[in-house]
Amino acid sequence: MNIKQVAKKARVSTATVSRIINGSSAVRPKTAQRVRQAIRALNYYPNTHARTLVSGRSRILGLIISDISNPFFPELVKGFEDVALQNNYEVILTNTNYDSTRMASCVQRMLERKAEGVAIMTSEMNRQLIEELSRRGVPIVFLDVGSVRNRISNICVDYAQGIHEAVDHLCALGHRRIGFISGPLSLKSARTRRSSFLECLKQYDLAKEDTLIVEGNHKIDGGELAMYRLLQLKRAPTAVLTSNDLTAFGALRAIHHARLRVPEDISIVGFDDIELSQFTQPPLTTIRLPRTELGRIAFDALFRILRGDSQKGAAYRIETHLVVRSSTSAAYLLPGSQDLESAAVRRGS
Amino acid sequence: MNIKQVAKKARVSTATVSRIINGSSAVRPKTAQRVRQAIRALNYYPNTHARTLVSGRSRILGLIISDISNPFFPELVKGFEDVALQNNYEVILTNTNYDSTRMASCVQRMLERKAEGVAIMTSEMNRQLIEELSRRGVPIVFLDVGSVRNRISNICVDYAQGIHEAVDHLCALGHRRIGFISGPLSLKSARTRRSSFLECLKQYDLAKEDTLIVEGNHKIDGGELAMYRLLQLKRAPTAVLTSNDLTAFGALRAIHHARLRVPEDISIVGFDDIELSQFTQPPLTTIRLPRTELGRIAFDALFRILRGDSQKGAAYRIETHLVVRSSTSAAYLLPGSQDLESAAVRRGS
DNA sequence: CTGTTAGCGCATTCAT
DNA sequence: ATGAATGCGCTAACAG
Repeated sequence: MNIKQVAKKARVSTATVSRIINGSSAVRPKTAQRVRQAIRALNYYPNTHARTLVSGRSRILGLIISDISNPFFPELVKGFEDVALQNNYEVILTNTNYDSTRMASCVQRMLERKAEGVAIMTSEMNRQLIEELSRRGVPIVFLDVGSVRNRISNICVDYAQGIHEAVDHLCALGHRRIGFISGPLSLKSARTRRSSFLECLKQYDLAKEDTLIVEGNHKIDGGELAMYRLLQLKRAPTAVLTSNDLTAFGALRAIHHARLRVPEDISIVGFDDIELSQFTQPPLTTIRLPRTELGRIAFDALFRILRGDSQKGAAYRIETHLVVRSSTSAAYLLPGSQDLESAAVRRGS
Repeated sequence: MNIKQVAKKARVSTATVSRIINGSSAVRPKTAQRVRQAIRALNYYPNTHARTLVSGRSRILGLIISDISNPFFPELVKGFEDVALQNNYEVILTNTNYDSTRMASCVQRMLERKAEGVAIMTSEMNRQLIEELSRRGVPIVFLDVGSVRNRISNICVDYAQGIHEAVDHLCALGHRRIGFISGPLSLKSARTRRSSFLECLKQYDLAKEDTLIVEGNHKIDGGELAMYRLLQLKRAPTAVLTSNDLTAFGALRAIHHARLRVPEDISIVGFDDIELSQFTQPPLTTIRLPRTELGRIAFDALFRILRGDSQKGAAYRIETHLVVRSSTSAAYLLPGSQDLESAAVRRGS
């Protein structure tokens, strides 16, 4: 079941069979017909490894993420794979598990498998190996981190836009004490979200009470813990923005445990808009980061270079926007019961 | 940066370099030393495609799933990949999107990339291509569907065990009207869960009211719809088992919308124990299906054949067990308010 | 339009 | 213990 057998059966040379398969040059219709029949009859398909070896083109793209069980990634992966497949690329997916040692092995594997391009959608880094990729001319696209260079592109998420919309929304609702649960501050993207938030606060002249910012870990438990801390403040926030949806889920949980209600007592805004945030109790107002599109853009960034449109990487931008659901409402603590504790007492809990 | 350059630098033949890399036969320590130095100095690593071509071994395993954004799969994928990586296999992950046409393309890609084994963790099928795999001697492992044959293994989930435990639990709590929201009945695994449930009902002599079974779709919206239907019954169930956790999430949502409470008014049991089910309101009692382990077993099933331990496929079993959290409690509707409507009214809603 | 030829990078004989 | 030679399946360059 190789190209020789097909050639023999179709009474042509292997070169002609190759031409048919690749459409690389014109073949007489009659001959082509015969070859195609032989291919079908023998159920032949080419050996990709041999093709790669001789052509130098693997038709493989690498996609490096942190952890597929983090709900941020599946849609990104899908977006990337779908469009890669449509363009006849196979994708090798690797997880760093947030570990830079493992990141190194991910890149190494890309090198070994001769990936033609690599999308690095995580913040773990290994300068040396990435240099190695770059040196071999492999196009790379980063998310948020990374500078645009030769064959290196970057997708920049506009966190500020969505956060701006969220703070606008909250202020319009009358909130003045707005808290923020950040992600791990070791992450650049988490720091960006946090400083965007601070920026907004300044614009509304709300920037005095900086104790309303607590660090979480982008997971549910971290959000819960952080929210507990916020609730213990003498003057707790009436609304809280979170650095991602899982954090918001945790915050929701803490608030329920404290026998307070969302949004009546506290408004909550998430970030990312993962699918499940439509289904929390109450449905979560959140900032949508279109992850399927993110995946598509990552592919496009690579593909543009691979097609040879340009040698230079490009800077891509992806917008974020507020999606209003039911976890936010007007701040209406009654005068005389300004604090959350009495709100809970009022409700007899 | 190929084997020749290494050979030249180490002043040996390519064969010797190959021997070092593969440990295929003894080499004089001194020579070996020199070769290793050359390898390091040149930052050399072998071309996997060339190796595959000449050795016939790709060190690639295929993993076919339905949809990575279905929360059932990420952990399975992780389990499979982790152990595959440990054994120096790369994995090609493909999504069928629940579409059998696409399933065909998945298998085709496995064939083209010369996967040494394929784990088919979905129920879409393409007999012909799978025959093709089988004919080429590629080991296969199925989940639930598929019979054990030469080089074909099967992992059988013991749905009955977990469901049994759940019904026991509910009955011990005093429930007598137990409902069930199934998955799409076109799925064999969904039918299995449903019939296990019916079996249990019989054992408890509760099998008369078969209207307490409604079909869902294994997604949140389906669970919600199904639960609404259950709630409209004159004699609604006091407890409901669901075919998976997303269905349970939907049921929770419907119950909240109806201003009823879980577990006071209705107990809910999920299936799968996806991570988020710990964080629902209230935390979901569910039947745990250990998906990381499932992934590991799938790899082992393939690996056992690849190692040549045996030519025959094997039947694997994976257990499911109840995890009690807070969405189940004793059935304690007051006498005189036997129905849910009055329960809601009682609470002033 | 089609066939012949020469490798792609490597593992594996078969010699020595 | 090591080297020379062969070919895995295919594409590309060159001839015709």
